[in-house]
Amino acid sequence: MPEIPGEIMSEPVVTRFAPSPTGYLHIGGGRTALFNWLYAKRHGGKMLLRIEDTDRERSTPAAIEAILDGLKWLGLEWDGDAIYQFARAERHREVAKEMLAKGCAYKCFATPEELEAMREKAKAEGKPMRYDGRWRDRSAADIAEAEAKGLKPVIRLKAPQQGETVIDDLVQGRVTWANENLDDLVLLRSDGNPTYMLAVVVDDHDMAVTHVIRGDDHLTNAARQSQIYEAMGWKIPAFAHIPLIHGSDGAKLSKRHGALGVEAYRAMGYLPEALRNYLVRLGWSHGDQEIFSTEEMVSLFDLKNVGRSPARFDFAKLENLNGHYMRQTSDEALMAAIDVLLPHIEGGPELAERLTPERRAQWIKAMPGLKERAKTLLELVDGARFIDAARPLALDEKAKDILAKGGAVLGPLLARLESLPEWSVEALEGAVRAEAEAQGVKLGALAQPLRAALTGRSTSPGIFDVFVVLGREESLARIRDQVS
RNA sequence: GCUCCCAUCGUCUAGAGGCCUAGGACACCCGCCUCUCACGUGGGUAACAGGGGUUCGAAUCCCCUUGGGAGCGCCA
Repeated sequence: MPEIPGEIMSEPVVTRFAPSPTGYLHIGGGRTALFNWLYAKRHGGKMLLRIEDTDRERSTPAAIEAILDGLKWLGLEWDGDAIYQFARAERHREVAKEMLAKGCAYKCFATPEELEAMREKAKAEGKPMRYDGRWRDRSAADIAEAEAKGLKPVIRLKAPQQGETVIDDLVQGRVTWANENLDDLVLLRSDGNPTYMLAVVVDDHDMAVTHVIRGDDHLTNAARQSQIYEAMGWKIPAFAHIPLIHGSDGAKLSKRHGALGVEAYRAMGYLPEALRNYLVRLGWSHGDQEIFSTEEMVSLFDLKNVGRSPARFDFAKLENLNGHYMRQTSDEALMAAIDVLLPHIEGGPELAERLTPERRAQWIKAMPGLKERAKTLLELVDGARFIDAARPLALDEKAKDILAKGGAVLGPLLARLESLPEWSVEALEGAVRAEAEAQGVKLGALAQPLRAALTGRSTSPGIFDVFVVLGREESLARIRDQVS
């Protein structure tokens, strides 16, 4: 366990990621999970996973699956089994009853209409919209009377009315609320089910969570939750509210600008390590360093260097980072990443079927030239299309143009190549250069028509590499197709 | 409306009173390299939201304004 100066290591660090399965794992959730994971790893602790599925209407098994799948793809494995919040409802009820018994909670029979009227009134008076506490100090007789009428109460927290509630947030600093602005929140609904506010506190306590790292949108919840901890006499965990991620236009993240499930990033051809690196730099920094291996992130990550202002999602930077990681990845590993990707993209399964051992060998051989020209795996796959393109090749517009203008050089070139004793980059380059010299033209005047003939395009990896990847027979055949 | 949070290049950020003529990265522009496109490499454009303080000195501390964001449910 690493020694952390200034921190007491008597208690093992426990963080948790607590998504609600009402949709996919979006990019902001992914970053929250990453920060929790890094913090836990950094301190030799654990990151737990809790599925907040108490909203039975909106929670779906498919969403749960998508979240687990997304986390695994991102490489953020949690410790132990995932905990399902709904399964713990009985314990939440118990705690609510206990609070009732202790006198720090009370039954409230206010109707939805009454509540609505309170909000209207508060709005009209320019006051905070809050419950007015009308059942807070009712007599036992009043309560008995309401119950006799068959009314079902909610249980509300008897929150402090004076003083302030303070949290020392590890990211946002000290945040203070006047208690008069906080009302008596509902702990247990009239149908006997716990509210989120209660469930979170009980679960975090029972799970021995020491650090609650979550989105900034929960900052105000922290005040109310700390009141529940106080009421129960439980130790309040450290809070760290990290700023939200916005879209490229500064507005709330929508599907248009990146609020996609992480599986969408997989389908767009991003590498999980690149996404992790991109995400960790959104909000967190370590001086001027931009590139972090996972090991470096783990050893360097801290909450102190997480910024307090929201960040915008920028695809251009993600792409750049992804390109960087692709270039650093071995040819074999990239091939493996493509294998993972193919089932998730259009036309991928068909392509996978065509990947015979021979084809794979060609891909691997082409990989060095391919990977430095691609920013995503999708581009990599696209760049490799020439490998198994069917003859005669379909030419794109630019390739057609090149051949129309300079295709005449191919005839004499073909003769020279056909008599080449050895099919290597060196031999091919020597031959083509010699031919260029013989024709009194620059190398480019021959390379471009060759590229068009061999790949059907105007851009490709180095032309001599293309020759070698394709092999003698296929290369010569493709050139002949264009000569005749 | 009320409460809370935030504010450095287009974007991500460094900066914790003098080291700042505000640094790095992405993007963009101009070169070099070169068989194309990339990669690599050299250079360039570009920011402390505004106004008041505090201080010998402020991007850094305080206040106000403005601008963003979040929350205000018997949703999570």
